[in-house]
Amino acid sequence: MLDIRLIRDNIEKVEESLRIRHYEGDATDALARIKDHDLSWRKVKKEDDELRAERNKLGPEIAKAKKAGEPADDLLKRSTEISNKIKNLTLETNTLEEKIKDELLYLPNIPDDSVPHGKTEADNPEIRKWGEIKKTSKDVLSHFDLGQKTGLIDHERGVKLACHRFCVLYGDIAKLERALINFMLSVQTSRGYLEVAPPYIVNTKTMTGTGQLPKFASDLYKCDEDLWLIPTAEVPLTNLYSGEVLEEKNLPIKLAAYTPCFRKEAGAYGKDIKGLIRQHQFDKVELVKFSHPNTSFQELEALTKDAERILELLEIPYRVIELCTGDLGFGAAKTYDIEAWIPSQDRYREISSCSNCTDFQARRANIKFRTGDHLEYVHTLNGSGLAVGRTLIALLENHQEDGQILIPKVLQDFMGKELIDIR
RNA sequence: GCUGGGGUCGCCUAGUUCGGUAGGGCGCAAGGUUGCUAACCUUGUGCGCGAAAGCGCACGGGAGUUCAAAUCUCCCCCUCAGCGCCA
Repeated sequence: MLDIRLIRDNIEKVEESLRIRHYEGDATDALARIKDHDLSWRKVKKEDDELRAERNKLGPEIAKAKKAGEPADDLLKRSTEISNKIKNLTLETNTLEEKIKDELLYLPNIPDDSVPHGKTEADNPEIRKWGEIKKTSKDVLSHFDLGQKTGLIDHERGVKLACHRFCVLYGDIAKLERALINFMLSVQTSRGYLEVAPPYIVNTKTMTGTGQLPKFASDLYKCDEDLWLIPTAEVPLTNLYSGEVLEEKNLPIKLAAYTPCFRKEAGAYGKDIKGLIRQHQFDKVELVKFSHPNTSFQELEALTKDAERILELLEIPYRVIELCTGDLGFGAAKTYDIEAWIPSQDRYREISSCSNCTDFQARRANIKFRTGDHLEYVHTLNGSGLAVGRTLIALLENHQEDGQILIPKVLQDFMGKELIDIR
């Protein structure tokens, strides 16, 4: 959520940020409505406050008169009059406050000044590359074909049990998935992230805190009046400290969690239909940081590096791109995507997205820290470290050699073997 | 699900019987003082409006009664304990 004061004092900056995001809809109208409501709110609120001040003065006078047995009819009459007016004014301010908040919840974060301008993902600049590409579509069996051939990835029964975009894994591939989760968590916890096992179902307030709601309800699975399946562990992790005040000396706080993630993938019809690239349910190890505002952009660099390290240890070639203003997610002020080389597709595919959400989520979820004698919003960051299913794909394809999958050294202890036979 | 206890500032707590300015302690911050690793004093320490002085709001949430609600009434939420059910 944006600070209403920013809209009040510098609406041009907010308008400009929406423009460079190529933000859809009548955002400028929304801003005008907010500014209008805010102006009315301040006017009505002032009147309300003044009346309340008068009533507060009358209170003790009435009490005094009654105690002394003196008549207080005039005072009572005036007080009644004021109370009636206050009732109406309060109704008015509450309505305006609600309207303002409703509008604010739909506005995205302001991109950081360093973010490159652009319209679509085609405008995302490449920041760096790592690893040598050794396999292309000519050299390998795609993970889909490999799954079919070995019978270890079962899309048909996934569809039977649930619906399209679900699958069942068996044997060594199921185990490889589990090994990857354990490996990722061990690496991240050894680097100062606290492992967390959070709920996979959260309430509406929690979903609103990180920005999934109210705008993106159609992307989420709802399971009850007020409960939703998480689309990422970012949601429970970031909201872990909602409504709390953190100690400045404890910052940054670094959390890591493995969870399944559930996404409707609305609007992705026809995309990535074959295989494990885009499932309704997938596993992910997520990294979240609560940072001092002064250092959050350095923390973003470090967080991205922490995610990259996993691919380096697994010897999977990747590149890092930066999202341009038009491609930036709703809550993010700056985002790096890490893309792993997928041989069967002859291209890099997103495997992690690392963002600094600045105070956008902290304001929604009310997460502050004490510094000196006052409170300030923290900055929140999140990034995948990594998406497990896509890592599995990258591994199955990049490490395919003569009908075998060679398990990278760092993973062998977790996997309990050095290779998987797929002939 | 049932019965009972509880929810007041970052933490702890007073106030609720009997309606009338929400007080204290700890922690933290700034300043001051003192002859010693410490103590003490003053001020500040939730949110909003305002240039400021100041004013208002805030006692889990909402509604009601009242001139006036932390306090009385009703509904809801959370939590703890016991019971029931249960992997």
